[in-house]
Amino acid sequence: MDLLSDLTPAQVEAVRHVEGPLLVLAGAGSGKTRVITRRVAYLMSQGIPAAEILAITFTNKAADEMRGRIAALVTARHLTAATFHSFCARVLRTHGEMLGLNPQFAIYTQADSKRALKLALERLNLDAAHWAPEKMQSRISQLKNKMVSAGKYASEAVDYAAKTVAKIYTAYEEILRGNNALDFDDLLLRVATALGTTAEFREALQERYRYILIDEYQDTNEAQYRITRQIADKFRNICATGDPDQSIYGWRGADIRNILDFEKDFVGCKVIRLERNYRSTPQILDVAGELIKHNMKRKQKALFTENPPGARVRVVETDSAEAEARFIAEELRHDHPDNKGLSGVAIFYRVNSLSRALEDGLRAAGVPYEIVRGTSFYERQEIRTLIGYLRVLATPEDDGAVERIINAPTRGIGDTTVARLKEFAAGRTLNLLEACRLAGEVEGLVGRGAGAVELFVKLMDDLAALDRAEIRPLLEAIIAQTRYKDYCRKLGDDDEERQANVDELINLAAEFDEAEALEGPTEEAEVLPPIQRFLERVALSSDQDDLNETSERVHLMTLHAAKGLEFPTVYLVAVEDGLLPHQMAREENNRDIEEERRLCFVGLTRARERLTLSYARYRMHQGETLRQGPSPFLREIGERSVERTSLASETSGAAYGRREYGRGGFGGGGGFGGAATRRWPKPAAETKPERTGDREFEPDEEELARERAALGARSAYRIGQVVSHPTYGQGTIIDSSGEGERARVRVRFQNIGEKVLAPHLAKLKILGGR
DNA sequence: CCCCGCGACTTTTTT
DNA sequence: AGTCGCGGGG
Repeated sequence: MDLLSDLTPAQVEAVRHVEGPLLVLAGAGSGKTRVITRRVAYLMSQGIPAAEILAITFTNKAADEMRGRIAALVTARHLTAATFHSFCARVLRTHGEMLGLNPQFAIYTQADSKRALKLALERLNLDAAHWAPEKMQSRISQLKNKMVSAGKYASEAVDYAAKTVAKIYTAYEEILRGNNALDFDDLLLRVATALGTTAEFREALQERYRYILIDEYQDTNEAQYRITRQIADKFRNICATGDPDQSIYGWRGADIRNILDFEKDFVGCKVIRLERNYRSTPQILDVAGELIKHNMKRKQKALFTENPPGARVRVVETDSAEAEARFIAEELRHDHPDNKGLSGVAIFYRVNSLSRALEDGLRAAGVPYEIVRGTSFYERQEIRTLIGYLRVLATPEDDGAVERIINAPTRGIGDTTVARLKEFAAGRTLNLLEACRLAGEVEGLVGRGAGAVELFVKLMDDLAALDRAEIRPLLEAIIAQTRYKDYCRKLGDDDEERQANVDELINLAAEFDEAEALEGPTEEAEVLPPIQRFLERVALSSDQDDLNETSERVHLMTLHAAKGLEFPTVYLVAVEDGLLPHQMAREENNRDIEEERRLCFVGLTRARERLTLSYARYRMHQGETLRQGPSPFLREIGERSVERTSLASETSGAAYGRREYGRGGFGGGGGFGGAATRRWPKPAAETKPERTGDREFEPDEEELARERAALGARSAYRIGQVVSHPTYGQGTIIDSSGEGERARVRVRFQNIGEKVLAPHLAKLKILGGR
């Protein structure tokens, strides 16, 4: 098979570069993935053993895909394709002993480490309200990303606050060590550090991985950068690919300078630019280009395409988040009557919370959808508990996991009993499970409590005796022996959904078992039993990893999760000032605004043919309806390839850019800073969110009327008016009576039938009719 | 020990 | 608006 025939000259050049450093600056949609996979295949075709090639991707899914695509070209059994995190986990498992690390370590997710932090605060007698675990978590994460250890930080801490943080950091590290656990940052940090300190380790990796490819290099952080440089130091066969315009992880320590300075770091490196876009219409590219032009700190680059012209990019104004969702849902219902082609549609948003209104709207219109959000699945209570059992089986000394399952399902081991057990364990330097075994000796533990603990130990011993070769039977045994289904029922609320989640986990386990059986023994399998490997997969799974491309569903995801994907049809919602750019970014500085702009750019350039940007005039946030202004980005994209329409209740479509912009105040200088434009609450409590009807400028009558209509409150309801309800959908008023709070309207809904509603309570919106 | 109800907090993005 | 954690009553 010819690996080069269907490539452009620039792509061929990148694929055929074998020895020495190479930087591929690949614009959005320029065929980068193709170049990377072809290049790996090409290296192998030149006689380079697959085992010497390390390909770092941004998601596990990308790694799997790469392996699949390469396997279609050449046999690639021993190729290492992984994310930085899973690569580091693997390396630490295989070389752990060399580094004085127990290779059976557990990997702590965000939620796990948050719990560890709470425990640390408890131990230090610090108030969790003042030393917020989330804040501490991000602080410690930042430090680890900059490779500052607890000891080093403690030695440099001067003031009280820093000293306290140092104490928390130290206590947190102790807890992790006690549980034989590493957090996400540790995985990188340990490898980066060990490469510097342990020559044997460094040389082993250098010799093993002589050819390195790193994708999405613009989003590497300090630790990742050091890992890269140290492994590549000897043979210098490193190929970095990326696009500075798509750097969107600065907030978690990614340093765009890594890619900008690549040429300095690897002197004599070859630079190849891929600027021709094969993905999008000229209109979409024009809009994206106009937007990104506004970033000051940027390498000049112009994407171009020879794709045929398509539709203009739409900018749509609506009254509310619900109206926005309804507009999209109805359009999709119309465009895809048999759901055919829906998997080619994606809806992007800046923050997760925005998905709710969309979900409601899609559900009401009967449009199937799927939220791409891998981590939250594993955060579900019923899943975490089940995973907890696996964790204890894998690592009995993981006290956190033991505590999670010791009374789930409830078996009569309450907080008091657990506290006694913990105290007992601490006194004798035992772990929690060992303490449970000695329940009879624990002070104050008698009768019922001791008996319950005994039963728990018996259960765990029974489970521990089971065959561990496959995960699925193990999970099923746990579910059976703990009467897990009853437990799910007792958790209340959405019993069916919990059950479905549990079934989904069993499916994932079955898939895992199957893949294991197919792949046969791998290097890692020698170090790590299946349970641990399954847990590792779970812990390091990313948002995109369970993206299902085959079923006909609309995909909903955050802009961050959209990275690296493409869809024929894209909707980007809530393009509003304060959401995109996000308020958090604008408060800070220009650098963050540029990252928001890049984030928007990433979203726009995912679209192949049809792109729609929408914003709402009002949006509910934490129970309050806020008046929204359109994003300044909507102005920056220019007019040439744009079509602006309004679905708002009154003729405010034309007013877009007049009143909203004019009064809003970001006309001047095209920048930020007009105080009156800020309509999103500040994170801190110092500023009350600005409510509707409590604005800083006097609205005129006409506008007030519009607002009332949009909010649906205090308005006169007349028979014949068409209204919309967030859950019941659309309907027509057939009767009305009373006034003020005693007002009632009878509405005939399209699907549900008739309902009597109180307008001041029900969130009715007037759509029209009379 | 379990359950229920209230209040605090949330939401920027994630490996 | 929804979730989680805590405290009081059963």
